[in-house]
Amino acid sequence: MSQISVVHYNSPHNHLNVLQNTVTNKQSDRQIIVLRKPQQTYITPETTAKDDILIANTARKKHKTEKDPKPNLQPVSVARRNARERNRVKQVNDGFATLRQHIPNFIAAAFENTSGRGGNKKLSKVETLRMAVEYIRSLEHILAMDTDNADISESLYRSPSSSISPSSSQQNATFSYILSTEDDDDMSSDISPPPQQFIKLDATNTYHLIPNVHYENAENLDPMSVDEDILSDPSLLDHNIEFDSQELSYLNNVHTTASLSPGFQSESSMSPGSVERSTQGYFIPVFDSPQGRLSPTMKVEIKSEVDEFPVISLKNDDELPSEPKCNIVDVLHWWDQQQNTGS
DNA sequence: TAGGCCATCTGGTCCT
DNA sequence: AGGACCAGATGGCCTA
Repeated sequence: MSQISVVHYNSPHNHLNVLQNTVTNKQSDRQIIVLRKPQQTYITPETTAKDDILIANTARKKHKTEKDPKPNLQPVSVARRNARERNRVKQVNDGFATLRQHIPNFIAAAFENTSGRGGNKKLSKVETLRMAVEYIRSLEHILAMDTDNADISESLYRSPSSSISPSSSQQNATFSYILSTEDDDDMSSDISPPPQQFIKLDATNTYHLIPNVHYENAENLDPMSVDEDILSDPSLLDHNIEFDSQELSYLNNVHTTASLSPGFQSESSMSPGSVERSTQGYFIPVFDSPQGRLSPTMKVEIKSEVDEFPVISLKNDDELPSEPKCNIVDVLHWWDQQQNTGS
């Protein structure tokens, strides 16, 4: 033991040995004085080198606000140990900060909607760990589909600069390729404008283009705040779906019966680029970011009658557009150019 | 004002 | 002996 605790009742007449932590207990009106046994060499302004003074100056935060201007006298070894501990904790915090950056905005936003904490609050350490676990689970969910569904073996979310080909070991791979204008791969970054998505057919080099849609009133369609009962009534939702005039013209021309409706997000399905299968076909979340943060999330239903969708057949993955395409018209123009140059 | 979160200090343990 | 790591105690700050 290097400390002795002394309960001192209302007569602080001898403070000569008080080195640290004088605490007043208001309820019992007594002072608790902590004395320290004499130890080794203590840092004083007269005897310490510059580095040691720096160590001494990094002492406890509370001393900054203490009225007592007395320097925090510590043995050199204790000061160094405290400094090491501070550095260690800083490394832990840096790790948390890095982990925090890798949690996608939509997961953090989902947390903000349910935590009761302020919207601008960063995730706490505990929350960061929980969100990271949740995110990892969602990724594992995607991977699990590899084994659960032989025809949906991989789902990837990647930037245009990344490699396009799925793992060569994957047979009959179906995956969504998202053309995003984001240069980095930080998934916490906002995704704007909406990425264009393709889905690759099994064991082919055929990609199906998935049209983008836009919501007029995106704020009211936050996927975490939409009532499932409302979603069950399409009439309440259709007016929120607005096609670009060119897109609408295109969709009319191809007589598509694409069903576009906002999807309700469960925690297990909040993964960009993930592919879900239903009795009607595949669902792929399409992420829109009209106001700098991720919302709303829509699921685009791909009917089994694939001929109703534009089919872009590529001989190999390298033929995907090198530049991001932000809307269906650009993609079609690009495709037309490909056709013309190829013929 | 209570509770949550955090930084800091510190004692203890294990390892090199 | 010293470094890394952990856990408990403590006090500051902030918010409901």
